[in-house]
Amino acid sequence: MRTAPTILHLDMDAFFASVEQASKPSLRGKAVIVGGLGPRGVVATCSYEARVFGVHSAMPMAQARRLAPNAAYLVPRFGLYRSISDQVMRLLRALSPLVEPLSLDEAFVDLEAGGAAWDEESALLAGVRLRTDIRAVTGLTGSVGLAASKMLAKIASEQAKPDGLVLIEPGTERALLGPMPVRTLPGVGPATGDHLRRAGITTVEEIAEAGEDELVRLLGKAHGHALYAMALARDDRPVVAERETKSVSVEDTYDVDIHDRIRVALEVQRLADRCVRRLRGAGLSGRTIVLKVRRYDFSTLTRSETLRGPTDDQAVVREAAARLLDSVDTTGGVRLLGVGVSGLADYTQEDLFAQAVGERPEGPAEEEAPESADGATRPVERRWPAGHDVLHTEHGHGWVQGSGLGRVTVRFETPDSVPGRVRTFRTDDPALEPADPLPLVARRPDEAADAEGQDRSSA
DNA sequence: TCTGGGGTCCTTACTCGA
DNA sequence: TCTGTCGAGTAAGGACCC
Repeated sequence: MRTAPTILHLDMDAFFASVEQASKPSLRGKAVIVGGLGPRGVVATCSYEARVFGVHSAMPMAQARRLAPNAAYLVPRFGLYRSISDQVMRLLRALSPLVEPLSLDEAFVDLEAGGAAWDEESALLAGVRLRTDIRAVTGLTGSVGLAASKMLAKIASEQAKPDGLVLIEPGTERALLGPMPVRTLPGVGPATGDHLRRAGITTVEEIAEAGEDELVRLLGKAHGHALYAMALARDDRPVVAERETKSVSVEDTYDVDIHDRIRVALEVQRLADRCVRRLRGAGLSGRTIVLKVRRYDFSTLTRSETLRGPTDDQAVVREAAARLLDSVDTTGGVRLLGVGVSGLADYTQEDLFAQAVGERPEGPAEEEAPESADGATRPVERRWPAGHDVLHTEHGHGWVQGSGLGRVTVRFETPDSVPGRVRTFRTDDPALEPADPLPLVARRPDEAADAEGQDRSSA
């Protein structure tokens, strides 16, 4: 185990909400809540201003609306978040080749492997510079934790939030961890936390005192050993740059439970198609098809079937999912359906046949024409999701503040403007069209030219 | 108060072949 | 030939993470 605090954990502060505040001047300093806006949506992220009202991630949106009725409610814009995440990850990779992204807004960096740091002083310097660079490039703040292991670096960045930096000095780890609640340790969620509490264990120190055998008895082999080691601040997991995907899945929660068996079967087909598209997009195929059903009472069950060889064939996945559905009782209605593929490979059984025959069957077109309930195809009705960017021929760039009853309300402002004015239009106003998000930080002319050159070369 | 979506890993139970 | 057992593979569910 290393002794210098050269593992860095970066956690962007309230990432989705901060991006929205940076791109919409009128929301700065206000409660902003990003998540699913349907009747069964949950909060993905909220700004610190919203947390004051008791709103937090994973909270049902209905509850958030009761707590913070005047907050701004927005749907996530993953494309934008991904592009900003890419900028941040590039800054991390400039420090070291060993960068392990955990999500769009979090990553570990092994500073020692990149030669960016070798002791406490150099690690601190790298962390301070990183935070400055992130702010310059994205206009956002991130919190940095530095320690001699991944677990401690993550705990440090948690303590640093928001917009701070914390370094855990080697030798102080156990004293620091001891009084902390068991939930501080990674892998201790509500169930394990409860389990430990019932055994009279509430702090990290008490985990250490309980001893390894007792923990294994309480929590099982893997979890028991791992937790005991963490409580003693022992964690030598390396930073791993490349992780291979183990499964691909898609799922949908429906606004209203589905009772009609035929509709359930149709949804399963749609999900199978979407799953195959994702699978193919990643250049993968898989052997095990998994169907997931959450029933009206929130009970969840999965059914799976393993094929003789890996596939990325739409028809094969559809048929397997349909067979699995046959074994599931959906009486009472279902609230969620999902289809997944695991046991992944980067070739398919059909590939081998195709190589022999010299050709490969073509799948159907990716996107079906939109169909209305009566089965007739109609022109696509324009949708205006809350928070998305728009362009108006006369008023310029803005974003959708809300829509309904044939009207859409737009606030006209850009990341570097003052808070803008609000105007309302008909949803079919030809002067209004969806637009791409603007960069959060205005580029200098030379940077803009550089970026354009890069865009062209990557196109 | 009513619970998303996309993942990973672990545990337990069962089957099957050597 | 019968029986026990061991390990691998499969299936299902649960916990956790962001």
